[in-house]
Amino acid sequence: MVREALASLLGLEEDIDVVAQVDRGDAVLAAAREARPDVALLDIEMPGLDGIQAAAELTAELPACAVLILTTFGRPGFLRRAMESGARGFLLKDAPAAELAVAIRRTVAGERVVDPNLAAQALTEGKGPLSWREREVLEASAAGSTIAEIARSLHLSEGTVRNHLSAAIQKLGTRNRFEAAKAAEAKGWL
Amino acid sequence: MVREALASLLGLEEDIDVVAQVDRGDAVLAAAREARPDVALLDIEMPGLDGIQAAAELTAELPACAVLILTTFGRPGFLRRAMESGARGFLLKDAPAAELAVAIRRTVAGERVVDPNLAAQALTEGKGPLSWREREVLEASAAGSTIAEIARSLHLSEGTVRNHLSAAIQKLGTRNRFEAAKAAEAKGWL
DNA sequence: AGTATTCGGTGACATTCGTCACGCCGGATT
DNA sequence: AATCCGGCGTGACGAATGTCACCGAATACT
Repeated sequence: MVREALASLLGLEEDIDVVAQVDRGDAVLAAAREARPDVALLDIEMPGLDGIQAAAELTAELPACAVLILTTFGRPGFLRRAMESGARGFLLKDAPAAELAVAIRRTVAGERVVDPNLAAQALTEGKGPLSWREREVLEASAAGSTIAEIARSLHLSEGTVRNHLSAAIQKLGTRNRFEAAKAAEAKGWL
Repeated sequence: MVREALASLLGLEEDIDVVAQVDRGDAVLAAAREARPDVALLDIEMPGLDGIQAAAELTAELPACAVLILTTFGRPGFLRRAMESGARGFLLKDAPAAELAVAIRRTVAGERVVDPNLAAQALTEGKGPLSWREREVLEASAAGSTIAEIARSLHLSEGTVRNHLSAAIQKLGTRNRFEAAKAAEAKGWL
């Protein structure tokens, strides 16, 4: 519904045509090949394939198509990953609606459009202090798995898993792994 | 942005006028007193006051104003609580956009508008098997609190808290309280 | 009345979890 | 080359957690 509403809103603009809409990340590339848009407007949370991966596919195959991410959550990690995937802009859904058309025009013109507030936050927080293994175990913890399960799924000893978790917990200043997982997710470090 | 997009979409309809928009739950009542709408279209997740509480306020003070909830997550508990708060309709954001105007018209006409699929699910799952204390401790667990903290905040013994949690864990078929909290939240039993 | 069931509450016990001290390895610093 | 890291891995130990058996009170069933 949101997508349709935004599409018809954009359709009212003189200089913007909505040439395709899809509801799944893994349908983006095919639709873009067909419709050859100047800009692709992508959400991050989508079934099938997330918007960041879809952006990577798009820029790899159709470099002429700029990617503008429009998403609900302004987590710094999202912004960073989106930019690494080749997105040209990053806009939050709680921006005023008038921003959207403006952002699209600027994206087509080759500018990079990013909420400056969010960009500053992403830069200060950096890539996060977690090592690779720590991210892995935290991600598994977030699902509610027990330590033994995590150990098996990663082919590690239980003690090792506890150790990585302990490190992550201390780095994030939390009391247990679930709180740590929540904190990491909130900062986009997952 | 989403609200503005939906508003301008609805403004295109001949028989619908958007008379007010607010971005906070605790601003709903005042705006409604001012604008006297026939229908209030509310999201559930809002800053200040959630849409269900706002619906309760509205129906208490302005019974002439029907409430239609429009939300992202179709958790059965949400539907149940919305109906208990006096909402006349409950619509999901992933319904087609054309549904929205139709739903509004039917709501004004006095009908109750509910996704039948979702209604069936809410009926089968019922109110959930959790007792009140169990809900309380689960809710506290979801935030990542330790058991001692929960015990203090509820003025209970730690053993008691463990016991309620254990009951909830078994009822939900999970291995620890965090998994249980996630499961309960997913089913809208929180 | 009597009884059965459910919920809230407590403490004892075994398991799981988080922390610590330590060893190993590869890369950067000197 | 020697040294110093930082990440990865293991096991041991105390604390937090989940399970159990049990009790009292309120409610429903006969």
